[in-house]
Amino acid sequence: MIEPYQPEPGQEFPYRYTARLAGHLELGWQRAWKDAQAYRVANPGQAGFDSARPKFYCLDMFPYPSGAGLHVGHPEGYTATDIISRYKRMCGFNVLHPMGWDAFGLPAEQYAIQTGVHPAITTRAAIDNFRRQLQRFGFSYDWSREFGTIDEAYYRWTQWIFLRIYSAWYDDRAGRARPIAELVDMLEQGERRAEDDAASGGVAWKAMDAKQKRAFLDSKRLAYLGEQTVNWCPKLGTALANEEVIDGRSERGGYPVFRKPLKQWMFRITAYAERLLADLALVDWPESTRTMQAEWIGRSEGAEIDFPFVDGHFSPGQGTKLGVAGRSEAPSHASQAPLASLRVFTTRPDTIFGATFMVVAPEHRLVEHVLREKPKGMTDEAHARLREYVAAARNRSDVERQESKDKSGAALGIDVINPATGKRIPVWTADYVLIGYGHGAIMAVPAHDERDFAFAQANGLAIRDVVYPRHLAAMAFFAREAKPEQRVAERWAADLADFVGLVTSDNVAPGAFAEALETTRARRAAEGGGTAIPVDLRERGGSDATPGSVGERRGSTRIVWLDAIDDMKLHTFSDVENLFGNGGFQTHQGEAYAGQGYAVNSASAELSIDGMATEDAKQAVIRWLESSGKGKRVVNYRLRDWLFSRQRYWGEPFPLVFDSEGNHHAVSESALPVRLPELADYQPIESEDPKPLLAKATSWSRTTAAEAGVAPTPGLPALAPDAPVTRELNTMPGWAGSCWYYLRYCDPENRERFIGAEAERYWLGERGVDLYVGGAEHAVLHLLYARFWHKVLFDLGEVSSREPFAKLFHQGLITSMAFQRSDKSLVAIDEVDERPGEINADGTGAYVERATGQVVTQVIAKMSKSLKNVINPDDVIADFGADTFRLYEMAMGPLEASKPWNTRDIAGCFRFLQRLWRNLVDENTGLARVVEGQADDTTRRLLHRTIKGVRQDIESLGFNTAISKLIEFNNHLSKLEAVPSEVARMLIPLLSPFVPHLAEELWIRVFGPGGPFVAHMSYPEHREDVLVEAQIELPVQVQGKVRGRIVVPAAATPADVEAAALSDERVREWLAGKAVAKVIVIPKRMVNVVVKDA
RNA sequence: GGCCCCGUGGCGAAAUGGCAGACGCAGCGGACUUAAAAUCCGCUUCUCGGAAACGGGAGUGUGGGUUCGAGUCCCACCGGGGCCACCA
Repeated sequence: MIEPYQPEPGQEFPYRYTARLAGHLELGWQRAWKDAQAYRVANPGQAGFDSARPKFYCLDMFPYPSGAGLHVGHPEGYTATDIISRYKRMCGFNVLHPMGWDAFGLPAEQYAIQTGVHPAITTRAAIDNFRRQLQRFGFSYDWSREFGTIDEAYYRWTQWIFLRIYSAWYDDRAGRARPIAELVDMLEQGERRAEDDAASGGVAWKAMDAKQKRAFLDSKRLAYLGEQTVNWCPKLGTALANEEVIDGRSERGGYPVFRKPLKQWMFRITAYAERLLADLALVDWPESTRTMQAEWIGRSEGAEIDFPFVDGHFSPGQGTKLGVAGRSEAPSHASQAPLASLRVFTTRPDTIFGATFMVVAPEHRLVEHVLREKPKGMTDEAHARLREYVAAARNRSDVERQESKDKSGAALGIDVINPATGKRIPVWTADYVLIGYGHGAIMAVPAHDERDFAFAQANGLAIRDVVYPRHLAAMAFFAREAKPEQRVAERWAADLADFVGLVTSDNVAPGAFAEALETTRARRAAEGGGTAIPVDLRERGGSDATPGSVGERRGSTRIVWLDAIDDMKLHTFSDVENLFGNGGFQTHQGEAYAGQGYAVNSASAELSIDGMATEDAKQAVIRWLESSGKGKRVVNYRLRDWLFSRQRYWGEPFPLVFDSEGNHHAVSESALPVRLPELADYQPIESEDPKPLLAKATSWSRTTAAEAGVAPTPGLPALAPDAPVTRELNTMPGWAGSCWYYLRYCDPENRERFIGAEAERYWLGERGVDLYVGGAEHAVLHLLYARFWHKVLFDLGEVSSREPFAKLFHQGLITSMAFQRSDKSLVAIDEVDERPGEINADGTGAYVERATGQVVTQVIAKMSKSLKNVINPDDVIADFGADTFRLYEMAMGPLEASKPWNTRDIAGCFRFLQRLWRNLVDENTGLARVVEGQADDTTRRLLHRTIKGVRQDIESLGFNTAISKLIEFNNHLSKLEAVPSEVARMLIPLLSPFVPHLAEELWIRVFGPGGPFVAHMSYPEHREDVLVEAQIELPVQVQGKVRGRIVVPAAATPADVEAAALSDERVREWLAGKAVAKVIVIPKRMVNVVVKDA
């Protein structure tokens, strides 16, 4: 039981709602909820489970428990989900609202390096502190489901899921992942032919020896050991995933990242690229996040084209460490095969006639080959230059690469044949071509690509125009069709005259162009006229969407109508103006033209696309490539396979071992978890040739097949029990644990499975988590990775939803105040004095820097230690209590908006709760001030309107407006002599999701103890009939301005309302001497009287 | 550089295309008080007229457009923020 509150002696209002009283009652109710397990929710099949209730799974992004404790950003999202959870619970849902700890990761390990304290110890301490802080907020988590990703009982299942992914392959025909055992079966049965697969090197399954079979299967796995160029961070001593590199620096710590060929565990996430993209349509997520993911996946359509070498084949030979970063292809036989041609990806196959040279990435294996064997005809000097360039490029960090986008490079001394023109073109290498995208090689079309243009200029390479720009085509059309001397403003006439000259000059193939125009116009005519484009060439601002006649006048705007050529997107004067640029129109002379247009200079004996529009030209080239075997249509993705291994300590060990021949083997399920061994020290092994930290744990890593519990690979001979094996020494990245924690909450105690099937079906269902709230900083990283794991688990039949998170919401960043000097430098808040009396007319002068007396202005800044503007939640709770804290963070503004913390504003929320308390409780005696009885009609109507509005606002996560409505209602109550019990009975539960402690306390003070928790009551529902008003007041506008008000029966017909409006005295004054053109009546809204033009 | 989002009082912010500024902070005036704090009541976009009641005009970054009616929809520009950034 709660100890009764003991007021401090001598206080004027001993039972006023003060921070002390709030703190007392909050701790009391938290204890009462805990003792009663008020927020525990049962699973299907467990005692207390109510199958009649619908479910609601409301999830927070679990925190990384840092030593610094909670900051004010955490409770923002957590309060929002708590309000929703409490609301849904009171609406009769079984609510799953859990909390846990994302506890593996770099910061704890970095701290351990400094202090020598084991990360487990510091992490456990941080978790205890976080838990204490969160519980102080009164969040309604089911703490019985709490776990950390570092718990062995948890990470054994993280390892288990890894093994499921490792033991699966992606069946392109079926479009889903399947167990690799099924692949083996199909190969054995002859349902699939290994020799059809590039990874087999053309060898049939039956013809393979055990080693070949193993290599083939390993190359098909969804988790594979890939040797490729990765992001290597020497400072952190680990490789990083693509997503963890931001602006060439590590996401954690901001250290420079280099590219390095390394053998690492990769996840074949690229196999899911299309589904990860398409299924974004299934989820209710912020548009910005869906866009970010879509852009990260980066789908582009184009063609793969082979450019044959002039001097025949190149064999890369043995011993190279440089693999081609083939996406989704494990480098195996493929990278060793001789090269007959240079393969590129392009999104602009229509520009192939303009490809005047090739560029490959410095990491491309062709470069390695040339460095080893100088091509015929290449001078020693050129060879040395190449060697120098490649060495320099390798030593450049990604930051350096990005800082100078200079177009340096070196020739390889090799030529290829442009298959379209049949001409020899040289191959160069330059680091503006990225090894990780496409094939790490491009056909360079300098006339129509800015980067290629810059490179060609810097290195004196040929430039050939093959696209006639669309805007010039448009101008030609105007010149010919629109009779400029009549219809075009004078300032354009000279430009157009020049332009007409240009189209007839030799360099732009006028015949082909004219033909293209004719084709387009003929097609448009055949399609029934086409789109007319209105252009106002005389006055600014002309715009209209409906066709009219030439030279029509509409209002003050003169419109000139012209038939359009295809898809020019000219809608306004400004669009046309932009075509010309500012000082006359631009041509593609002097810069690359990367836009669309019409093909020119693009004909050979085999293929001619002259005059075709870009889209048509692309298709024509692809058709020709495919029919002649020189290339094919492909879809390419920016997304790369996910680098999953880290050379660090504080992470999940891989459940894998290597035999003496270097083959990897899975650890069987029964041998899980593979425990993280103790280490004597956590100092990274600094080296250019990276070694994982676990290499220090030699007695752990060296073991036997039997001891490690090695599982046999389907279709292959098992290892002997006493065979010596070495454990995988890498650990999993911090993302591993967060990829599936939302699943474990559903069934955290399960020892048999990672999640019980029944619990999974009940809590996740077909749409997954109902509401997921967390920061936008995870828009690609965690949210993409978790989707990938979920989809694999879905394919393997382990979960029933395609997507893990049905609805996602990002809470905004909470910022803080700081002060800015006139030179824009920032001043810490404790170095500034406020002078309220000295405000200037322009609002400045209120704040002065103490040291200098300089006037400073208040600005919004991120919270940072140096600005002394970090807010500690513990302090705020001590000053105002948790309910006020919760209320303030929700009242600050829209949940999704970034908002500045303003300590002064908290008092407003605190005063609201004080007034609320005072309306229901006598401040002197602590006894209820509520009178038994009914409310008056006005109060009742307001109550029900408030209930309706608050419910709607909660549903749409509009907590700030919900709180405003509650304040308004409370302000109304303040005017009453006493609050009727009818009101209190509904108001208190209505408040409960926002200020749960206060609601409980008010209830027992008003209605007495002994009943259920308010948190378990039904959420109030409004009655529509109460809201109906007999009379309503409507504003009456004349010409859109409010000129009067009328009171009419709510049921009045529009005709009645019109009559009332026109007979209103004020309205009649405004209408005096004017003829009414029409009257617009919007029922229950307003009336607008439109007067005829004078 | 590309894409996206946002510009409303002194401040945080409200407003299904329909009375702009709800609610809160700060400020001003009043009540209570010996006084202050606390509390309560009132005022508070700018501007013009008026002693006042009240009335007129302007007003949601700027310029245009659509509409009976625009903070809201469309176009362009300016400013701020976010994401991506040599992705062929």
